[in-house]
Amino acid sequence: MADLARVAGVSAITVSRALRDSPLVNPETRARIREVARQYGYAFNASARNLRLRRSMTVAVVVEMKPTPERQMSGPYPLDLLGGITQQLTSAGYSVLLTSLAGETLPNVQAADGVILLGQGAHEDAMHSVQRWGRPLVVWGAVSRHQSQVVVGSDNFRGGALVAERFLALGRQRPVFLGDPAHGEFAERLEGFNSVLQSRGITALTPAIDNFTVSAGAAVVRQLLQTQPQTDALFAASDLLAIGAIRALIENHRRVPEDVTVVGYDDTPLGATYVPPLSSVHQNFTEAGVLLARKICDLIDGQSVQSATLPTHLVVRST
Amino acid sequence: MADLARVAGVSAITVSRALRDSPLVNPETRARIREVARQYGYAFNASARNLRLRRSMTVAVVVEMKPTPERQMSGPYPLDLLGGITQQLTSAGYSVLLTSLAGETLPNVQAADGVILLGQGAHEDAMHSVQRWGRPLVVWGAVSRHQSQVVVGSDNFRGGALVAERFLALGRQRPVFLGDPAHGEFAERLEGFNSVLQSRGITALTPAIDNFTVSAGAAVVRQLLQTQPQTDALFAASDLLAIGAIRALIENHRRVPEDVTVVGYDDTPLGATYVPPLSSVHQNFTEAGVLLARKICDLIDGQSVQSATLPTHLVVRST
DNA sequence: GTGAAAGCGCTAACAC
DNA sequence: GTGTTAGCGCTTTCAC
Repeated sequence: MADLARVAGVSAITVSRALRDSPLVNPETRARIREVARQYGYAFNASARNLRLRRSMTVAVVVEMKPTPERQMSGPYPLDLLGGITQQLTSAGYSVLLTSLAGETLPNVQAADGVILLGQGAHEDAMHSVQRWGRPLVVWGAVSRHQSQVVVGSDNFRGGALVAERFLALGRQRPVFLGDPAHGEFAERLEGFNSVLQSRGITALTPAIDNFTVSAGAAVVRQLLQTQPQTDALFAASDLLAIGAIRALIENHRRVPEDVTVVGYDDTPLGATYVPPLSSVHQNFTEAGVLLARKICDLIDGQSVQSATLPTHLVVRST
Repeated sequence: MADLARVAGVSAITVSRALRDSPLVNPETRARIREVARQYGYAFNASARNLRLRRSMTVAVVVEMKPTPERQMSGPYPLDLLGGITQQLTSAGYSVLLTSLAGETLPNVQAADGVILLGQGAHEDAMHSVQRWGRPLVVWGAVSRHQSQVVVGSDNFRGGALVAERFLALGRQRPVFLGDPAHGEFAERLEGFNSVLQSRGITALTPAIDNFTVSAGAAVVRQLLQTQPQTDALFAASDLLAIGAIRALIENHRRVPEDVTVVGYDDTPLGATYVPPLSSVHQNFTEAGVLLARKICDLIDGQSVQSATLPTHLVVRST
């Protein structure tokens, strides 16, 4: 900036102001300075600004990126959230620092002005690690689990309830829930599911499941059909599980949906294009990402911020 | 650091050295300083270090994150790459700055020490935008397209050739390629595909297609079957297209694979769990991400870096 | 093994 | 509308 100032015949601070479009600087002066900057290939130094302003203008986004072919956070889930987050954060002037919880925490990540955590993790362990960073924090996950935190999540309770209502409307009597309630979001879905069922005196079976893959879903359902051959409805906490479940049902000569109704969760392209096309509970991840970004910005600005629950709806297809 | 120095009875520079585990500092001094830092909740200021070192210790990763339900870079593609990149970059001390090409370029992104571009884009437009940033650059895409750039890509030519070989082995006579050659990677696949076919005097049909969704794939194949009812083999440049294609084939009473052989690309969970399970060309995205990260680090360190092609193989399932 | 001095490039505060 | 002064928190260089 000092060099530009010399060339343009002004002082460094005027250059600074001109490049930031400060109204304090004469439009012609600004135009001249910008032109000089362009000519000389001037590159703004963000670190210097960040040092001076005592902020980094970054938000760290913590994602689980374990590279397994059938992963936990499958398909579009994190990428749609990331899309919404990035779009919103970028337009607010913040950069997105992508991080996983593996390995040590880098200085740049520690220096983030705020943190968005995608998924609380089983038993909220991810949340507890990130809290120790002592930065403004917004979490994507189960809203009901944390009064003390700002959490954005979709209405998992209602999602579960919608599925139960459909099962009841179809006259199903022996529903099963597939998912690990150690994850808060899954627990909420189960609670909503059971709350509706119990009004009719029905309780869902909840076989233990610790993995969220197609094959895990298939394995559990194979087992299940041994002991509970009359099962007539399956609510899977993810589309992946649902697809595995359908596979096991077919193997065991159950027709879907005639003999067994199956509903998944997340409404992924994977489920939508499956044959038969999977019924599933839809979440709007992009919108959720935008909201997460808004909240973390507000939190950074010192505003008081509330948790939020996003609406959810059931997409009925062929299962 | 000055405060810590006062408390620990040393100078600021010694604190700096102690916290960086410099061998220059006495182990006991270091232990004392670290303890004081812990007690006082000292937070390292990355911006100050970056200013002084004249590097940002970040690498910008440019991804297409258009939030459409059936997106171009579908499913695990970007996320697996991102996983590999993040893992490797983090262990090298770099943070990952996630960016899309939409909107203006933020100061922090401009200040990145290097850039990884995921996908050249149609007609390499994405590449040209990013080149203007004037930072070290590594691209994921079509290696053959850019001698002047460092490109990491999987062996698309060989991928296409493998599919052609399988079609020939099955005695197929009227193969069709589904994909837009405006994208370099797709063009390479088509070239490999045709190179093998032409050795038997066969030329693939390449109906125009401008979108990479299930419905686009279905639409093209519906059209195709009108004019080319004898089509007996389809090579789709993505699993999404392949699934759409199969849908249209079934609608038109073609059996897969008896009447028409179909092979997709990317070997996504979506394809693998489809019914029928889709045959597809596999790419190892995580490994690719690690390699991209290694190359950008080398480039930043001023080493000379070559483009690289990763091996590819055909996974034969039921189609 | 430790320290003093200097400066990275920017901007807020306060003149004028 | 523009300029002067000062300092953000760190690390390199050179001295001891």
